[in-house]
Amino acid sequence: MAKRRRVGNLLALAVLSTVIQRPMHPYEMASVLRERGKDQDMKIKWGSLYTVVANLEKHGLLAATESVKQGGRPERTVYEITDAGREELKDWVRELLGTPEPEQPRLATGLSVMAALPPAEATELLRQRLATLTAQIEADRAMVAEVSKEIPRLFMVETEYDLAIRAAEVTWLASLVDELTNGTFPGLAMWQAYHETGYLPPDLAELAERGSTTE
Amino acid sequence: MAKRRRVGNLLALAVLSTVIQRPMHPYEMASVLRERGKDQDMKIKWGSLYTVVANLEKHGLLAATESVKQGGRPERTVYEITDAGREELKDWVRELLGTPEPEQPRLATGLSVMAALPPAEATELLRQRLATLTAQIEADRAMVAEVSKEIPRLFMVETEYDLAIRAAEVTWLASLVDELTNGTFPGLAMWQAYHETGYLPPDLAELAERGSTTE
DNA sequence: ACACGTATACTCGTAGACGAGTAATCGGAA
DNA sequence: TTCCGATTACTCGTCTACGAGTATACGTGT
Repeated sequence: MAKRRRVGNLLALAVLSTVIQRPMHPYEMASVLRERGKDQDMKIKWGSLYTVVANLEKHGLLAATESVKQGGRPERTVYEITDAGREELKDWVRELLGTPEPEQPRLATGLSVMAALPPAEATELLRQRLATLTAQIEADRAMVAEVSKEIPRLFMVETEYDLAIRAAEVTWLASLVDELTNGTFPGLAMWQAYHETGYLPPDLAELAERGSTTE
Repeated sequence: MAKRRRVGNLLALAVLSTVIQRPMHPYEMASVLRERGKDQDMKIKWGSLYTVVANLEKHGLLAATESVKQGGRPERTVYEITDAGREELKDWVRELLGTPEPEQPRLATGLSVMAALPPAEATELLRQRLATLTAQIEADRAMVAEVSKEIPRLFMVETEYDLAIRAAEVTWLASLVDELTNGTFPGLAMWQAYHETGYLPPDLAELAERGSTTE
């Protein structure tokens, strides 16, 4: 599914959701985003911001209203959202909420090539990650508790979600580390052997070869 | 932290982890990746593949060994991994496993602009997502059970992880949908009112304005 | 024997992402 | 008063990602 957006960068979504409040010039959008704490989960990249705004205008989702030349120097163009822009915003949110897309979290990628490291080292790294993650979650939970006295829950849902997911990662990780530590992880011996001898047991080597029949 | 990689595309990691087995030409790498089921979580993009391989060579992580001109036509260059490449692979895996980086899952983004839709619609979409997701997980679990008869667990860890995370999403989503459905979600009334009248309650409007003090 | 679909093996142009750099303003400290 | 560093507000060029297109070989039904 996942329709191709005319402007695909997620920063564009943030921009749209910001200018829907009132017309703004690009730098102000960035400020508002920052103020809303969006810069946390979405580092604002200056190059992208201006490109994205320009593209949104090109596709009729934003329109330039006025060029204010106030005190300071460079003309600042103020943009407002168009009807098409409002529609795009809604449609995009619909897609994001309604249809799960395959994601590719960095840990998944890491795990998929974990065998490149010897088991002991991999285990140690995962243990480290577990510790860091736990601490971070703790801190973030405290932060949320603090902030949620002022900000209504509706504007914190994504943080809640994030916390829930990370908590799940912790649980899963803890059990994996456990298996690795007490040796119950199946195939540990083979993994170890591979790093000592440099070879896989023949039956596995064959498996790893699959797909190489071409040529 | 997150050191800048000379070749940053995650496809490069997949390539490195593939050529470490034996020298290959690009198309073969893609085949092996596909055979290993990597194309599932990582659509192979042809343009990127060749660019990435070229870049890896440029940075000395891969080296061209021979140009076979066999039967068919275009010269196929076979690449082998270098020592630097092996080091980079390990280092990269270390980083991916050891240090949690802030991610930005699409649902989180969606949730952060959820207020753009009226609550009823948002709820319905989330309900939909929940259904799709549940079904997908069910199917994938069955698939894993099947495949894991042949493939050792070590090569399925990332799928397991993925399943665990998605399961957590289901749990969290279910409880959110619940709150939205039976009206216990705090701020629902205000959210609804905003979509009926087009205005936020004044105290919230003020909150939403924060950061606009510039100018 | 030949036509046609399918798999192989790429190439190239373009749109986009990004970061480092720039330049003006403002508020203090010296 | 002027000098300095921080903040504001952007610009520009590079590097990257990608998808659509291309062209040949291979098999196989008629």
